[in-house]
Amino acid sequence: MPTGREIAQLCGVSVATVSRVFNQPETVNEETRQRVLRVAKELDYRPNESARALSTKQSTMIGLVWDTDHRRPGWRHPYLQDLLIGLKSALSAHGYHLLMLATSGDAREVGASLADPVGYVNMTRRHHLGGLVLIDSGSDAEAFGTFAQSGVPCVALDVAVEGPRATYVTSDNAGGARMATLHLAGLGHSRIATITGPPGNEPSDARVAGYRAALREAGLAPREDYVVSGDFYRASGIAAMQRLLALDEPPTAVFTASDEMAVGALLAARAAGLQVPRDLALVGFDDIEIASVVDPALTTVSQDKPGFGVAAAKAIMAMITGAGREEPVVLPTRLVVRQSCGS
Amino acid sequence: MPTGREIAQLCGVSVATVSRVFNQPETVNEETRQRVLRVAKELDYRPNESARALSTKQSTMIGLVWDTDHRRPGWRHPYLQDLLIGLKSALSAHGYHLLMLATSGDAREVGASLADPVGYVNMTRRHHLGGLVLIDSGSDAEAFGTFAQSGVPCVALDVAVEGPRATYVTSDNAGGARMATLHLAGLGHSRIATITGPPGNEPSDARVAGYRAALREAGLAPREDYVVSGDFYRASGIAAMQRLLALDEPPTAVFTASDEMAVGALLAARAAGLQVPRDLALVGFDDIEIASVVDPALTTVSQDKPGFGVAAAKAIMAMITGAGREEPVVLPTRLVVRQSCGS
DNA sequence: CATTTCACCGTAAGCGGTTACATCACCGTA
DNA sequence: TACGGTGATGTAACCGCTTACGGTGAAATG
Repeated sequence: MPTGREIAQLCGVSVATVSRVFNQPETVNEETRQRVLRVAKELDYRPNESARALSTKQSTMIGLVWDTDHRRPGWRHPYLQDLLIGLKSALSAHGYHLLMLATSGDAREVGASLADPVGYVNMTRRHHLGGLVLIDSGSDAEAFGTFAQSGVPCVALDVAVEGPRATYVTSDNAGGARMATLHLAGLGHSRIATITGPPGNEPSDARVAGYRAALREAGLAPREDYVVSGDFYRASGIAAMQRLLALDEPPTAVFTASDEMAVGALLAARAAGLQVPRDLALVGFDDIEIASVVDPALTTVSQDKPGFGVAAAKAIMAMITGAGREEPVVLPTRLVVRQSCGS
Repeated sequence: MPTGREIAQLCGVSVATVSRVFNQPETVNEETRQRVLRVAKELDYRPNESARALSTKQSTMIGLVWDTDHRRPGWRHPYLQDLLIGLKSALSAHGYHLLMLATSGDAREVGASLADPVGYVNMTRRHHLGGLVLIDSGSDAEAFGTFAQSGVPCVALDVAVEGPRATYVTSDNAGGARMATLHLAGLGHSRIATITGPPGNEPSDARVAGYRAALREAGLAPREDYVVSGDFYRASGIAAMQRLLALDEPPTAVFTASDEMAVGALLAARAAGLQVPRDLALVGFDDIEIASVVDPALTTVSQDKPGFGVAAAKAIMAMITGAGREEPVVLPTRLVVRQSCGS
């Protein structure tokens, strides 16, 4: 690999000039600029990123904090791939890369994991990362606070964090839930239940709020026994549905806070001899791939999955260059009507 | 952030000694070693990775080459998340990180994309990456050859590459296909068709080979009109199934090279008035999440998804330290029997 | 007692960039 | 003619760490 020095020698200029050609092109004479550029191209010169990072104390890498929570080993992010696609492509546009940080095993490092956010923040400094993107791993929301407070630019996904240089992006969970519930009400249902995520989980709480708001708007009385909580997993959807069906007056429609739980609800309903959507209308949330494949296909609230990544990238870039905090981003949601609601 | 120099001063030793404490502990006196370690811990010292990489010409990062092929915008890796989990955790154990390389937009870089593997290889050198992990993005297999030939340690997933420091990991595709087909034969089917992936795609070709081998073993005559090709997508499964159903003597069982296509086949069969598994037995490949959710649940050949990541990590670490080539890894597959085959 | 050996440690030269500061030629102006 | 200003470039320090090399004192050897 050619170095700046070699380019300089071949061009008869100093290394400083070569460096300037790339970093402050306007300060160098047009003619010599061209000369350097030509030689650099011929030799296929690329500035060494390690040296550059060392010198500028700033690399072109963004850390990706994503751990599958060890307390929930089976946990899967519902749309990691789409998110990464959006994130990566938007960061690429700025010449930035994504670093998936190791979480343990480095002899020089205390075990870093979400339980120990400090380890990650140290990583950030060690590698001169520009910032962190925090992907919700199912819990550990409190750890995100530590990240946000650390002063490192960071943007969290689906967790509202606050910090000197932190922000977050989330979907319009309340709006989506409201739409879904209103849709069910519009179909004539008056006994509409909801299966929520874990209490305290922000997207889940927002969805519940949206559900309640819709009931009010539709003039329906809220019933506490129509709000049962799950944990976004399929199994919890089954359990929750069973509880709902055991009520004296079971609901005729259910809005679930995730597609996975909706599938669970579907299975439970079917097991109980109910037909969806004839006997029970179902609406999910997420619009993951499964939603279009189950039978009946799931009506669901669709999130802008690559949009998450793109918005996160934008926010982090803004914080890196702008040195301030950014406004949180709320992505619009969209109701995708399929068969499970019976419309 | 404290530097090595500060530690050195506080301990009354030289920076060289501090460095040795971390890199060649056995060469430094036990007592001073402890002293340095203690002070380092107090100050929460971490060696700067940029400086270290610059000096050693070797970082603790592995490049991840994964682009959604622009010619197939909708393409999704069937189990990226599991793969990443395995990859990341295995690399973490060695203190290595995963760098998702940007593919374009860097002003200093020609647009790097799979169409231009050279850009990636340059990235490798710029960042002193230890090696590359190549994730099949649906096509671009020929680009992988360029990576493998570049001399950079690299391991490809599901694409057989050859190079001075290259290897690959793949599933036992032939074995899995054979198992699946034999299972169908064992169920009494004699008219067993297959829906393949794109011709030329290695896993697909291997699966076809396994299918043929199984027919031979079962004493069934191969029929060329029973081999129709798709592209792993669901839509192609639908089309392929329609072609099979249009035959004079339609198959009673179909082995498809992917679960997505199996779902397509299922839909096509249902649309044609057939009941699965009563009128048609179906076996897929991959065991993605959808497989257990469709109705009837899909019998399928399951791949060791995190195993891919772990094996890749092992191979790349071996090549980094060992400086040679590694043997390709073939992961075992396993038949998961559910309802779609009617057993 | 002189000499070799060896464990331990310091000195200093890199690694490949960035950038504050100095330099220099050249210009316009008083 | 002397002088301050300006644009283009060179000089050299620095970023923080690694490591070849050499030096030191103590122990081992003859």
